[in-house]
Amino acid sequence: MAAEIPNATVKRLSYYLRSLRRLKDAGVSVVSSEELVSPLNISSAQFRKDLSYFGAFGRKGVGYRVDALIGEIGKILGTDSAWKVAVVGTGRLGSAFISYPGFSKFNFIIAAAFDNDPSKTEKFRGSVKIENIARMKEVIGRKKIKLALLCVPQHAAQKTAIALVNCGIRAILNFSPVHLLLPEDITVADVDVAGELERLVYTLKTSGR
Amino acid sequence: MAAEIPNATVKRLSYYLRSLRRLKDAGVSVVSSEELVSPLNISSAQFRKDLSYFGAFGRKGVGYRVDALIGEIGKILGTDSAWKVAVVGTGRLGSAFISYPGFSKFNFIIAAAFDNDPSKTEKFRGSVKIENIARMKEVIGRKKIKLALLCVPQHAAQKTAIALVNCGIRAILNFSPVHLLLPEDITVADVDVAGELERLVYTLKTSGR
DNA sequence: ACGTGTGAACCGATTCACAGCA
DNA sequence: TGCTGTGAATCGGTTCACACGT
Repeated sequence: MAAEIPNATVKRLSYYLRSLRRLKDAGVSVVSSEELVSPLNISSAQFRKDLSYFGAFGRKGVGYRVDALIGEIGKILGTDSAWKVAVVGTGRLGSAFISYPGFSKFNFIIAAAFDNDPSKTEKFRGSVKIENIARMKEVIGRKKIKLALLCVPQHAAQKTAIALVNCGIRAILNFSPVHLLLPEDITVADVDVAGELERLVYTLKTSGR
Repeated sequence: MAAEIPNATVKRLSYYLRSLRRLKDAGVSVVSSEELVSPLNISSAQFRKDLSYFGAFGRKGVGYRVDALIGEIGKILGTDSAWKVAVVGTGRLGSAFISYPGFSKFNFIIAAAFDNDPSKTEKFRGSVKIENIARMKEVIGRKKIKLALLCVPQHAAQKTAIALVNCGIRAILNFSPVHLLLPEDITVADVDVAGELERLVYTLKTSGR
């Protein structure tokens, strides 16, 4: 029943949620599909089709209640309740996420951080204590963390990812430019900055100049 | 002529390139499509079709010369020559990119960095001098930089993006969770960490558990 | 009259299957 | 025989267009 929902639809739900929050902050209480998504270069039909996979949330002839729809999309994504996240690797990139204040708005909490460098561990970065990687199993297990940001150097990525899975992590956001080989039931998303740059160069080179 | 190439194909070219480089480092000189892409969960037919948009690079009954194909894909993407990149916003995230040694492998050079905080500017971070944002036009123009990593806080993203375009930047990699409104001919790619996390949660919630 | 919700039509990307060459 | 390159078939996602409820 839920399997046939396009990946792209789920991605767009995030965008919708963000736009809705901005409208809410601006004091808007009702929007039409057209008003909501035209600034995102998405068609109103696409928006309505996306929502239709999950139910009917608008009122015909009227539009959508901003507040209610924020709640509904949050419920769909599962981010209506808070999720704990572990940061693994506290180099500059990992540190950036530990200190990023924006996650809480999305209901994500950096609940643990790990490094294998003893000169970095046992210190607090904000309210998060950097633990030695040897303590991963204990801490992740105790705090029941399911999500991890993998920010270790490339050469350690695969090995660390396996260790995370063994600690109970179910989904990994991977920032290293390697394809992780993990069990089928583990979800991996890659954030590939160099790859994005390559794509930008390709577009520059072909269209425009 | 180049317009009908799927976006997804270009994305995969990056992956192929990465795998080929790893094979080269391992001393492999010839691979079949199957050997190359099966660890990436991509079908060999997909790989061959992707390449066929650009030409015929293999030998029937044999496979592909690793070295030659690395060169060909680099030429296709445009990353066979080096590209200068500007980092805008030198908070933790921007700093992470300035110090990231991995870009050079992909032929990207951090050629400039900017911040609006006078306490950060006029200092060197590695070999890169942090310039005041007021000097963007001069520096970007002089160095002919076309690519920018936008790492400023959310509230400054749109305004800074416009400024970048006015300085001659043609493509922006946007790390803030806002949709940038820019002229048609400017290429934007979004790296949306919170959105990726939302997607991971959705997958966890629906499949797994 | 207005804007949603949705089956049907369309379009583009992936997969299939095989001809062709080493 | 083995593996590439590619038209044809298939699959899935987007867009269209309109019935329906307010």
